Amino acid sequence: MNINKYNQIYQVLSGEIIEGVYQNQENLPSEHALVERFSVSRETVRKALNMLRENGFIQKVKGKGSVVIYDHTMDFTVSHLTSFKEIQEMKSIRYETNVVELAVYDAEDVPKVQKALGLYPKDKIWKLVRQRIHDSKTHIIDTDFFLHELMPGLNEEVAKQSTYQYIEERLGLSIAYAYKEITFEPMTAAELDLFGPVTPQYAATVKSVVYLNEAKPFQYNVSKHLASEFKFTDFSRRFTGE
Amino acid sequence: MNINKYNQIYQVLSGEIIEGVYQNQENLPSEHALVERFSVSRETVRKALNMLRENGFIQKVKGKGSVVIYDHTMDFTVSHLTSFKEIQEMKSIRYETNVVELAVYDAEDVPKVQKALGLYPKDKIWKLVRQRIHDSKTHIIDTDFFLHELMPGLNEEVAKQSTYQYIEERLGLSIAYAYKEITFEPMTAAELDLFGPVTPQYAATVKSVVYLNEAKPFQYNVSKHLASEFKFTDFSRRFTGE
DNA sequence: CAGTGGTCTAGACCACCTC
DNA sequence: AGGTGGTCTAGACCACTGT
Repeated sequence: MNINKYNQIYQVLSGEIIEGVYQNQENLPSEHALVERFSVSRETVRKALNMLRENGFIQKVKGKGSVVIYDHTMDFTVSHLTSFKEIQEMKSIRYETNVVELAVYDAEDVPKVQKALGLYPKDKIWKLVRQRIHDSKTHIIDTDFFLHELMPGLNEEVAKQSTYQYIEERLGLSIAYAYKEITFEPMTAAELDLFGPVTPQYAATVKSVVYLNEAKPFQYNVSKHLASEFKFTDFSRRFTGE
Repeated sequence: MNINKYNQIYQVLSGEIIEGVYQNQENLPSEHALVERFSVSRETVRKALNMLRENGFIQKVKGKGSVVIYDHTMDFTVSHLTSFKEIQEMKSIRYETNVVELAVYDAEDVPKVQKALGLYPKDKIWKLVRQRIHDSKTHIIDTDFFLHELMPGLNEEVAKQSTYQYIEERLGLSIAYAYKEITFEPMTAAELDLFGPVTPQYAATVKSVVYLNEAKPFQYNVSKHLASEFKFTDFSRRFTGE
């Protein structure tokens, strides 16, 4: 799918690590060996290895080699901007999605969103509220605000499926990065109504602002999770860089 | 301090962005111009730009240039493995640190830690419990487990200062990466005792396993925050890679 | 068209590790 | 000494953007 060489090499190697061709704590073949195997230059191999490193598959040790640090028991790492649908498939839990609201507002009616996305007062935005239900219990309430001009054709059918898929595959837009914030907040009356009787009456709250490729803010999302079930996992490095 | 060129260039450019030499939404000089300015090759400039991109300073746009996306109003991003002391300095809040416990255990006495760090039953570990106090109120309780063999000289004085600084500056060890997990949990009786009367009686719980350069697990940390005050912020990209 | 970033190469020199 | 990864270069070709 991706046309460049280092990405293909990354796909191959990460796949082999996941399949166990290279086990945890083992060394990957040396860069020189990978150069031979893939018939590319060393810098190209190194780009693929850097991707593996950034995504928590390997750790490079000077003078020694690239050690696999991928552990199958590790929880799936949420931090790389994955959509609800993708997470759901990873965890292989089946949620039912119920669209609570889908409507168009003026940006000025929702000041937080107007400010976060840098909109003019009369810019139109979609508001989309969805319940994620499993075993006839609501686990997550997602509230999304999208720029209307970028997806005028949004409808309930799309909203029940994956909005990210729609954005990327149908509209050809490319999601680039996001700011996320996790807090613990009391549930509002409306939220309690959707969640039903739960303890505590607090929600793990993930707010995010999502940007497209050209640094264009595009989506404001508030995701409320039952606090007792919420878990966020992350892999991070102390120093970034080559 | 860092000897390689791309790191120096990164330091210079990130500093200039923070100082406002390049404003939000503006373009950075072209790669060609930066090649001239720093008298290096283009690939070296690109490595510095990639660091800026990964740390949320810029977004590169095909055929156009590198747009600054750094906003001063943005909260400090915690996700890159920063120590408590570093966070405290960023936020310029003065906490007092109180050492509740500092003792040596056998790994088998703390099975969770033994498993997370992959230890033998009789391996020795430090247990260190610290309260972070501000305005005579406890805001954070940090519980740390360290490999004893790597820092036999740990003492209460060091524990009151920064353990990371001690590890990196005194011991010359290099912290590489960590796995983190955030959950919201009811406070235990012992925690309630340290926190005092608070509402809600929930703690934002950050558990992490920290690794040194050679993929050696080294520290297990549980950080309990008052849920009502807790905020975790993160910057993430959908696709990594060059 | 010229300017921009994206990819890739072949080779060089270095620092570190192991034997 | 020989293997490993880390840094850096000079140049090439491409795809995309703007005019």
